[in-house]
Amino acid sequence: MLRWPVESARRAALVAAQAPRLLLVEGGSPAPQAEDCLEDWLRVPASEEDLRARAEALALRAKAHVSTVPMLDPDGLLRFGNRWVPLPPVEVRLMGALLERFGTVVHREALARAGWPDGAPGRNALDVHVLRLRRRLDTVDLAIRTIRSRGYLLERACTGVRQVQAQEA
Amino acid sequence: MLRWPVESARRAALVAAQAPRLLLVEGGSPAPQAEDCLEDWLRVPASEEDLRARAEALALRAKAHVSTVPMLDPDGLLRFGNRWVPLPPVEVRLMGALLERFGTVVHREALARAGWPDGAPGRNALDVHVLRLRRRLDTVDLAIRTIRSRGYLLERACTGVRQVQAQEA
DNA sequence: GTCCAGGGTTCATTTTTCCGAAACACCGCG
DNA sequence: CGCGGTGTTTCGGAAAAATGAACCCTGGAC
Repeated sequence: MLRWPVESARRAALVAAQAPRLLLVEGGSPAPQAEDCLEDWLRVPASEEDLRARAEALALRAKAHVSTVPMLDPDGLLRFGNRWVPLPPVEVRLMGALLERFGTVVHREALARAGWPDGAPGRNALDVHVLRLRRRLDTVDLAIRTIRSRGYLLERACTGVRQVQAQEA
Repeated sequence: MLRWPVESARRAALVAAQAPRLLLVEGGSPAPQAEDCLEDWLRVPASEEDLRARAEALALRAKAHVSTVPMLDPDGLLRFGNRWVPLPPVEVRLMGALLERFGTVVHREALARAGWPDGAPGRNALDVHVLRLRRRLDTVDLAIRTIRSRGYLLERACTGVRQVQAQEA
């Protein structure tokens, strides 16, 4: 819970940390633009009741989300659900990029830049690392899907429907 | 967007339909308890600005969670409901044209131009791609209907039992 | 210094996907 | 019946990605 817009720096930090935020909007400041489901705001002064209602709702949402969004420990541990895997440096960086855009496409080049901020290695170094990353991700119930000629996408390993292969004679 | 608590029945319906809801809380009614990320609330009277801000934020969140209207991700992902399929380039273009006129007829001619802006390849390349597109679409509960000698029409695949055509003039 | 282990990178090969073409099966209408 | 407009299958070439294995670092142990 923080004041807005005075504590905007803190807000940015929380955004990065994927922590829930309740902004207390002061004065006539314009309403902040939320970037994810983990943010809500409220114009102060407000009733104690409303404040509590929003805080609780936010906490609930956060709980629902945290379990569904994997997170990357600064020490290179990828946690998801109740499991985790250690990742080597390059793969940490790749994973970071994928997590930033969890559920959406990350272009090959973007991923390559994330993995090797200064200078590209061989063309398919990326492929190899994606392969290794995939293997590790099996452990924690995540999957990297490839979107041909576009990039990759991280999502929870879909144990459900998809991937029905046609079995013929 | 609905009034609260007077329209609570409507709210329930929207919850069931997984549609985003913005509750305008009237009088001293207690703040409603949101059950998911698709709901927000606001005490009226409120400034036009705040209302818009919340509505927009909610729309954004809704888009991130479920898309009620099929939408084409700039990266070639077709999202609908909570599912998605990657589409290859040609099919992205075809889909774009169909989505622009979702629910209405797109002439063969127009579709071909959309798919191949500079010159169509073979005569039945379109047929083949429509077929392929159809196959992919049943994954996400959409369907392309043929209007003989007129064109094609995109709609949700009604798997259930309803045959409401012939309604239009 | 040498040796070793573990990641990181590249190479070569296999597998998957895309896309157009041709051939054929259909289906409703005049 | 024949015909035009569609639907479906199959084929081959090209391109992208996956994969396995070899190779090359670097840093610590001895």
